[in-house]
Amino acid sequence: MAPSPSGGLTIGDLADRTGLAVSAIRFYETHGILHPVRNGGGHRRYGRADIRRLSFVMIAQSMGFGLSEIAGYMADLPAHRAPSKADWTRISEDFRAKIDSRITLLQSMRDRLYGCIGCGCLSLETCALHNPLDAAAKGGTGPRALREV
Amino acid sequence: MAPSPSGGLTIGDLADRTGLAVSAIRFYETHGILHPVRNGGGHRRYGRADIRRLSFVMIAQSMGFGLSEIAGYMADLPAHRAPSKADWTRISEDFRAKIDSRITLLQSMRDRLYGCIGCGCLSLETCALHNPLDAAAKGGTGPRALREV
DNA sequence: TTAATTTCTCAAGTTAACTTTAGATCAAGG
DNA sequence: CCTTGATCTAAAGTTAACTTGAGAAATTAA
Repeated sequence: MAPSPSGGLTIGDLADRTGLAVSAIRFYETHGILHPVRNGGGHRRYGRADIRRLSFVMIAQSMGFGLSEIAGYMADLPAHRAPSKADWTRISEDFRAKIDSRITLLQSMRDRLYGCIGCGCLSLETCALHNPLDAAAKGGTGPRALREV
Repeated sequence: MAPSPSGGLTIGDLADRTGLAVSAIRFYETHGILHPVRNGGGHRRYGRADIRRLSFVMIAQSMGFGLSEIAGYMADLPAHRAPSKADWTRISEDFRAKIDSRITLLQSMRDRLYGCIGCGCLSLETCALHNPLDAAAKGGTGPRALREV
């Protein structure tokens, strides 16, 4: 429970701090989100900055971003050094813009829905909701979600 | 292309009208979202109201609702008669509330993120983002998304 | 030192939301 | 009537994001 003096955090420590499962943390590593070092016995050792990385992942996920997209943002952070305030600010620029457009889209859909559902006109052909749906209608195989927006 | 006089729409017609794949429409049926009747040869026949049903499904999905949740709303609509304005209004009550709380949550997270990422304090332990994350942190197996909010 | 935890790797299972494929049947136009 | 295209069913494949399980090695606590 007491973090090793200079050895960094174990995967269990990190799980406790973030609330994530150990298996999830390993999984994220395979997706390039974390890059822990190994100790003599081959066990992963993390730095404090990794708690922030995972926080960012959880926040971004809850906002509808996919792991691969998130991994893209993480790639702009230094892999083994604690990211500076400037690092976080830099990657948050683009992220912020995407969040805003996502919220805006949701709001406009809600507003249109309010006017549309009530009048019973809900139809792809005539309803004001038609256009935003066009964009959401295409995709390949696999699960769909806000990710596609 | 010309809808049968009184026989209703074929699955292909419905696919053309909604932009959905035929396979998706069949899939939705297995999840209780549509209840088409069958003609003599065993082919599905749909009513005009089913276009609206599917519109609702697409809108709800793009807002982050899962199919089973959506199926719950659909269950409150008459299966074989065209839903009235009152029907749509009724089911939209609860839906509307959930949309609002979802948007509110996203907004508050965005606002906190603005203040938090910039200052570099992004940490589950001290950051103002902590609490909303608690709610998003738990779940079982399978894909995670906004659904859980 | 020994027992109890943790961690390791790798493969396989799970859920959601569909798609793809295969072989058969139905429907519509000429 | 016959050919072309649309549908049918059932089973298996796909992607995302993880979890679960098995067997082995490393750490930690007593």
